[in-house]
Amino acid sequence: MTDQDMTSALAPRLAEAIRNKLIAGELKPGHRLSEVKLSADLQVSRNSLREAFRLLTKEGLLRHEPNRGVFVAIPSMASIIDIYRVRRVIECRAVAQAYPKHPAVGRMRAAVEEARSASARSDWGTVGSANMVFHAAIVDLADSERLSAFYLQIAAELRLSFGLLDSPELLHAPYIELNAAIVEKLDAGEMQEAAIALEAYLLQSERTVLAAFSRIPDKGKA
Amino acid sequence: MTDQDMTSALAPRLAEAIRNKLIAGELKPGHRLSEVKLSADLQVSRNSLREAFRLLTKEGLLRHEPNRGVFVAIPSMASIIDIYRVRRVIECRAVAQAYPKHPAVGRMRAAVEEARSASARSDWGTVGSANMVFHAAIVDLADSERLSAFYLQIAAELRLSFGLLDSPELLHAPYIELNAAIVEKLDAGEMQEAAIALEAYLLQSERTVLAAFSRIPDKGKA
DNA sequence: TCTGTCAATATTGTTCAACGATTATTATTT
DNA sequence: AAATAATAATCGTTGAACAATATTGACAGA
Repeated sequence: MTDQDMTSALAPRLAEAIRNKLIAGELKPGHRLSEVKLSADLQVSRNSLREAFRLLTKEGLLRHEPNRGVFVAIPSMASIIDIYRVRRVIECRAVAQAYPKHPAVGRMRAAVEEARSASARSDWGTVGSANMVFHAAIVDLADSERLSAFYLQIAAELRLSFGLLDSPELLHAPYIELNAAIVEKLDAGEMQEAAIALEAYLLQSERTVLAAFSRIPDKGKA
Repeated sequence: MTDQDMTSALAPRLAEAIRNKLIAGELKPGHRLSEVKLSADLQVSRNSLREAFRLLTKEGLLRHEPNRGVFVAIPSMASIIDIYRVRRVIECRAVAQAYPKHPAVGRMRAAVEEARSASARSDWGTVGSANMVFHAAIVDLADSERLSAFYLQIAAELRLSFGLLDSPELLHAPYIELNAAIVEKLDAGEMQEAAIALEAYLLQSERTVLAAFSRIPDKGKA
């Protein structure tokens, strides 16, 4: 068969494929996605593609204008501020009430290790991914599948913003050791201190991202 | 014409209509939704209905089994526990860091008033709705549209569980004055105390709901 | 009577073609 | 050159079609 993986339905797979293109930067913010063109490129029908569009629109990665089509969402300062607000609410609380021996702590430690080794060879893309995994693991400390799923969605949206920025080292490198410090505090059972450190960390990260964002030219253009 | 409101697209309107039927209890958990039957009832095509199904499945209100169809999600103890975990994370933090003069506080106060008057005439349905508004307003204290949208979704899922329960007075009445107390603490600028009270409140509510849930017979049957 | 096999039926998964409605573009007129 | 009308392109929705899968029911054998 020509089919690759019939384990899941077509629409979710399409959504996944498009999502990957989005966070990889292949599709630029503001760009319009033609139904007929994309359905031809991806070898699927318009209906199936539209189902995928609904999913991604609900995730905030695409924007839908009636009778005009879907566009790649244009990250704004407001969206970045909003996303960081969500992160502080969820991540700090998750850390503050964490159980120090929670399995997710192991994943956090592994993510720090991977970020360190990637940093040694200046592979900032991998550093960024490892940071992502680190924070997803933080949310997992809360032991809520709904919260974890929501966070993954928010994180994808944030990565869309990161795609516009051009200084991956500045965005990710400074936080590797801060991550390590949080793991250490968790190990020591100092959850409250870890939460406070994380909050300051996230505030600093937000400022850095916003500053980088304000430096990009012609933002908000089609 | 049968058209009611062309302001928005068809699929979201369909989703809204079905969502209302779900939280109103017209469609019972575990029930299968036939594409052909529902599309005939609602006077829409199968394709449009399927788009609505995707939305509701993503919200957790419907469950999708490949080649078998969509079913009304069956609330479980695990889902209730998960939802309350989300609520504690989001609501308590939102209260703890709230600005006492935030506009949402006014909505909280109004919700308390409405719940009180509805309670006086034993209108427990309205009391439940007012409670819902109260908690949504709490989340609005965090000033994040993503967090507020996520909470509305979680709340709809919780209402699906409430539909299985049969003691609305017990579920809602005891919390009216606790809500009032939280508003008072916020007014007094005692955010930390308000957050602590809210956490205890939510834990108690969770216990009550789980207890009521464990009393219902043949749960998890089609 | 019970059980396993297999065909018949029904439902979902996906595609395609069509048409009205809305928006974008081009051509025409003043 | 500006305003307006005609044209083209795209989306929104529908209905039908076919393949893939699941359910049902009949039937033969133990």
